[in-house]
Amino acid sequence: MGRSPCCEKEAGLKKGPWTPEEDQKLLAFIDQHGHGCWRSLPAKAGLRRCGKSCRLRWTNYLRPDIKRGKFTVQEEQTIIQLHALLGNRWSAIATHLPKRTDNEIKNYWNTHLKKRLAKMGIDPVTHKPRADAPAGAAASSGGAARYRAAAHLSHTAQWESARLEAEARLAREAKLRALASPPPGLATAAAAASGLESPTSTLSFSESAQLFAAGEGHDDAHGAAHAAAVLTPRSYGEAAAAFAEHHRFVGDDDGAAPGLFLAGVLLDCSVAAGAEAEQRFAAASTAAEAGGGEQQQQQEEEDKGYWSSILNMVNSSMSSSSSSLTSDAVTDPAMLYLPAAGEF
DNA sequence: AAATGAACCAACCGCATCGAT
DNA sequence: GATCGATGCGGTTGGTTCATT
Repeated sequence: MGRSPCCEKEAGLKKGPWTPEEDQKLLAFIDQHGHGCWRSLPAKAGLRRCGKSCRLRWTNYLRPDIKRGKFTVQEEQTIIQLHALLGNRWSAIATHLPKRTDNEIKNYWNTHLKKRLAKMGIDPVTHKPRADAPAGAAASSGGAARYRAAAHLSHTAQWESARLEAEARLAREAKLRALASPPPGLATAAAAASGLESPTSTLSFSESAQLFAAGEGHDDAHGAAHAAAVLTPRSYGEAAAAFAEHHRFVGDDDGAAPGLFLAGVLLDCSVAAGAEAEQRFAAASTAAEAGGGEQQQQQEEEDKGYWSSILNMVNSSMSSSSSSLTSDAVTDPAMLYLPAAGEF
């Protein structure tokens, strides 16, 4: 892979904060022509900036659909939960926080949420209790060492299980969307023309439309097969079968709304983190074989609680457009990592 | 009011990835 | 399959603002 020449190295290009005049030029140009090719945009728009800088300014600041200001409690909870699920994949997280940019979320995480979790004795990276957590924190209830020992397997199992759930639901979503969407060409053109696709989205509306339209007219089984074929390596299918046997706790058999949103979240994981997941699954399988049955059972219970909390949160945010997470959602950040009450 | 440190956030940097050739 | 150009992404930096002494 050849690396692109760094456009910033070009002579005479301005760096640093944008002036209102520059903003105005960029806005006016994009309003009139769309951004098109970022590299050629600055010259066309009369800006002495590199295309990268223009794109960033537009994406993080000038876009009309950006919400600025304080994060709500609901948004905070969503970020924390999604971070537990996705890690530092800010663009994927931003996809599920309408009107917030990945940069803003990242900044907010680094300046607020990370510190807050750390204060509570939670490792902001793993979302588990820290080994050196102060007395009174969840980890101190007698099972910290054991918990740590199980943490890796637990995390792997959670990740993989949720991915399977996502794939199954994706197939159903395909059917629903295919019925509800306009023809793919029209949808794509409309979305492109309106300029409403989120630049931070890892799966844009038009891509989704095309993907889902491809499954039109198929039943769920075909849809699932199609989704799996498109989104996952073949080995995932084998992994899916094994894990479906191992982890069945969501219990949503006929595939109604719950989980749809999470499917979208996890879709990103499936595509982008495929290789990693494969490794994790292999590790999980090995560990599961080696581990005792009782401990494994206990772990499954923890998984249930863990994912139920996330599913509750995510689904409740989906079911009401105003993101009324407070009712069913996890309000205690400890729920992010806590096993079932009294486990340890 | 001035000095200092902490907090915040826009922007930069460089690597990863994708599509075209 | 290799290479190249363009864009996306996440980590980091540095300037500005706010709070405290």
